[in-house]
Amino acid sequence: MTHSPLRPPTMADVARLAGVSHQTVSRVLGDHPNVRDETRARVQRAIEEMGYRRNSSARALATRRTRTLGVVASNTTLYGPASTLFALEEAARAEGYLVSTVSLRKLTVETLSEALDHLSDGGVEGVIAIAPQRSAVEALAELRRPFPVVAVGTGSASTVPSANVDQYLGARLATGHLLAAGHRTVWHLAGPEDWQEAADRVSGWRATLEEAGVEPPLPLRGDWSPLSGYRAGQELAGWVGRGLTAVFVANDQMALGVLRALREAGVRTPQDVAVVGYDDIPESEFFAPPLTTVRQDFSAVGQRSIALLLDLIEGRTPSGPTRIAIEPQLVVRASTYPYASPPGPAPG
Amino acid sequence: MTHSPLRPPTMADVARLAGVSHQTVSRVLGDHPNVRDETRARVQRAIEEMGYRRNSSARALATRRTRTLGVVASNTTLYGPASTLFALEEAARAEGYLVSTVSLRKLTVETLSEALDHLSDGGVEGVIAIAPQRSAVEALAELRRPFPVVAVGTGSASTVPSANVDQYLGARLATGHLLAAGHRTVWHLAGPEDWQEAADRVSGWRATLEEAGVEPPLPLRGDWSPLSGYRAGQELAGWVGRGLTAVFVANDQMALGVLRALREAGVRTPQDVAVVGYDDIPESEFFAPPLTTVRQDFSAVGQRSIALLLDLIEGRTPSGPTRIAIEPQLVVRASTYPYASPPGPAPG
DNA sequence: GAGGTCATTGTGAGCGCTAACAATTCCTGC
DNA sequence: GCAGGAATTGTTAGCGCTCACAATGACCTC
Repeated sequence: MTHSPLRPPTMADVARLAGVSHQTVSRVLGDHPNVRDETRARVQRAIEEMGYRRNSSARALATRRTRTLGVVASNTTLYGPASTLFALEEAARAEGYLVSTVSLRKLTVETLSEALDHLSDGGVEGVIAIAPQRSAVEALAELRRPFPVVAVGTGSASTVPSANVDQYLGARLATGHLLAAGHRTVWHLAGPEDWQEAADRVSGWRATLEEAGVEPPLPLRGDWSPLSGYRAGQELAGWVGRGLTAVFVANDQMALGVLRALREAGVRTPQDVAVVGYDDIPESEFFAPPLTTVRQDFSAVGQRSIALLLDLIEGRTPSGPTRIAIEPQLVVRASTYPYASPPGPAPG
Repeated sequence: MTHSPLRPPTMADVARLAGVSHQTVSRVLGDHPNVRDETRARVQRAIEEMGYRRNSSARALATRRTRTLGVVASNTTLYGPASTLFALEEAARAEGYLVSTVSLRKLTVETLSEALDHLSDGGVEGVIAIAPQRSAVEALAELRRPFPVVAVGTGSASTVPSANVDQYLGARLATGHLLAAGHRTVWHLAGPEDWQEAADRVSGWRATLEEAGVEPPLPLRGDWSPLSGYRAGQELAGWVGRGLTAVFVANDQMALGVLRALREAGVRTPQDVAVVGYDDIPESEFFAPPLTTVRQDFSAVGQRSIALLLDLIEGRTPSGPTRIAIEPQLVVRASTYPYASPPGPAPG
């Protein structure tokens, strides 16, 4: 055995074994240039032998850097937020940072404030807030916080630095696609009013119609769930034959509900009504029929937002804008065009 | 202004303002009993005024406790793992712990080892590993690690302490339900071979059939994705009319693919073939038809596993078994019984 | 009013590391 | 063969907190 099993070995223990000072050990660990090869090797061997690892708390205390970032998320398994979470962690780890997460059942000023306190007590150097609800963004802006915060999923409503997929553009792609296919107008099933991204999608949809000289119908509202989509779908079915031939649904899960309601009402998709979703969840390709939808690059959101946050933490002038927009992409399938995409892996 | 904006205030700063020693401030913060009310109030006021917060690194160094737990997860947005992740964080936070996550694209000995190192460098006191793949459990067992580890999602294969939903029982519920409905036999679309939970579901299915005196057919294999379910569904469709009337699918997403393949083959569900899934993802209720499935209580998994981990960290004798099993629950819908559950919120 | 007890507060020594500087050793070149 | 500089190593002082113990003072008791 190499050392007392009671306490993990310290830098001084390693130094003693290697016959050097603790500072030399520190230099080896910190990859400092001015250490003789022979010495370095001896220290390495001692480290190896004792299974030594630096104590992160002591290091953090001395350097005033914890190399930890916080993430505040809501605890939904919605595809978008969950994907963003993973992308954030991966990007942060690539930069050598640890990520601590707090997931909230609902985002209010109180819960957000508690979450930031919890993270602050954990010593995070900065926080990414996945805050799609407008109220959360407002709360974020008014909270005093001792570290930089970057918001994500806030659509166009960011009063704080942010990285977002351009929802307005995504909605334009979806709506434009339907108009180009010959539909005279496009209905819209929107997400919750409180979500800025939902509002942005409404704006994009409305603007596209207006530019085409079409008076937009009144949008319906859902809550992202398949159930709300199903209910809206029943209502939409009642308008078939009275000018409704195309619907842009604000997410794929609601689109699933719409498809079911239409089918049950004897309405065929896409022959009678074309449907476009949003998100491109893995299941969309297997809906009946496979769903045309808008894909968002969450991985890019993660990387860009982490890069921005690190710039802010380290006091650098951000290398780009502090409100980052990422382009979404339209994925065409059979729900808008009967011969599109037979089931199978995407080509290319 | 209350203090130099350059450095956050320290305990000594607060002490000076309140006219006491730093130790008294520490006592107030630590809710020590022997502090005069008047003093306590004065200190509180000083803390408030300076916006003081304890430095977590210094605290961790002095107490040798970081109050941080690590979680290793794979970066899928699969419903089960993602739900478990949130449940874990919530349970840990309730106990005053911060949670740092590492999400891996694939779980191998190398990636797992790196993840544990990364967390170790972050000073975690223990780790929860969401390790559904058998290889990951094995890797976990052989890695030397300086802190306790509790595995989750490992099915019955836990060589380390663990908390799991009883997959064997879940499969029995599903299979038994189909037999009770009068089906002569039940086919099975299993998950990947490497997943212990998939294997446990196979065992439960097989045992139930054998007890009923039925020779189990050869199970099909999928990879959890809707696409793999679709392909298996096409194969299953070929057996309709030759004894196939019921299928137990190892997760809901594959069941979605199966349903579509059957529908395209002109096979009706549940009249020609009944289908049971597993997981009860939020969408299941809106499949065509709504899916009978097995629900798992991830929140319980989170709470129990965190409690177990904290017992291990604090050197207590665990208050319960170190291999915790949680009961799943069957949810009956129209995919096995044509008049079950009209769409709408679940009753009760 | 001396001695004892208790509640309250202060003091000093680390926790294990890094940063700044001091000391030493090793080369150069002439 | 020795000054001068660079390379290498050691020494010291914190980082901001908690713990153990010492000191103070208030309040009793006889």
